[in-house]
Amino acid sequence: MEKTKYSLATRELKKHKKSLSNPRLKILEYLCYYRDHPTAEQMYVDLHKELPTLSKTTIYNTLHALAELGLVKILNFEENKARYDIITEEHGHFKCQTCGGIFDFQVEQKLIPKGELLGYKIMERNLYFKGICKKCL
Amino acid sequence: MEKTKYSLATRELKKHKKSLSNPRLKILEYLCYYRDHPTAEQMYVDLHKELPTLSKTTIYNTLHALAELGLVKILNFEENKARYDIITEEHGHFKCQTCGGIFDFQVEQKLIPKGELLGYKIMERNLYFKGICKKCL
DNA sequence: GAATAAAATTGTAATCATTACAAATTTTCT
DNA sequence: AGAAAATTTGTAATGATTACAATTTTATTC
Repeated sequence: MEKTKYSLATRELKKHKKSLSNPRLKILEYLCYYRDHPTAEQMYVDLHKELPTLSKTTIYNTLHALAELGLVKILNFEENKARYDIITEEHGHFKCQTCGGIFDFQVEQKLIPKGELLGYKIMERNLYFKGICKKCL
Repeated sequence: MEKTKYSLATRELKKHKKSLSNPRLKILEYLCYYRDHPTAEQMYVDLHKELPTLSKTTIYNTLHALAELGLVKILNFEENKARYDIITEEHGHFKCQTCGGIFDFQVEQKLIPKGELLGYKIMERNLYFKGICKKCL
């Protein structure tokens, strides 16, 4: 597990008077360890094994709370379900249409658009590619 | 209404042995005229007035068929519902969090990612910004 | 440390966009 | 016109997410 993000997150939670409850810690642990942009359902199925009382609503609540604090990014590029990312630094996502895997990639420069958005306040940038990954080709 | 796209689309439909039925033409007309990235629901409500027999399933069927032919792009960046775009050339979308409007913008160069995606086949690029538009600021 | 207040969690039911599907209608072909 | 194929329609199902009230856990006060 990546220690840095985890301890940053717990510190941030305490700072905002949020308790470090077992569900929250387990969800954070999961996000820090499995960095494969899981869905809420995936987290539920996996975490339910070691924490049988955990409910789906708690997963959603916690993820929203973490997103509120800027500790998690909610990815909305799939047709029906959201994915959750503990890496909040700006980066792109590539989805392989064959294996379904989602890969991160860095972007050259700060995506600056042409004139149209002059005077617009840009608060969030999302870059999402689709195609076939090296392994599947 | 933008004639070019519309006639291109009808030509393309004929080429693929798809009938130019009334629902299809009306949906195309709508997309060409209202280029504000409507949801299926919006199209249903509006088109239902002049074509009362039109069903939602037909809207979905038609939009998928048009997407299949590359005449419509399905935009999946909102949390819960899809939006549909008749402009299929590569461009970015900006969503204003205040008024909810969605604005197109051009991108400087062909979004080329750093090394990570070397050897990956990129088939679709999506760029989506969020913030506050000039008018709302 | 026990009592109380506040926060968090849980399970169930509701919501809402989208899809499945079978019947009815329209279009195309002969 | 008549048969076959394609399209449309309405209703019911699906599935992710949210609403909500009851219960449990955590924090606070004495």
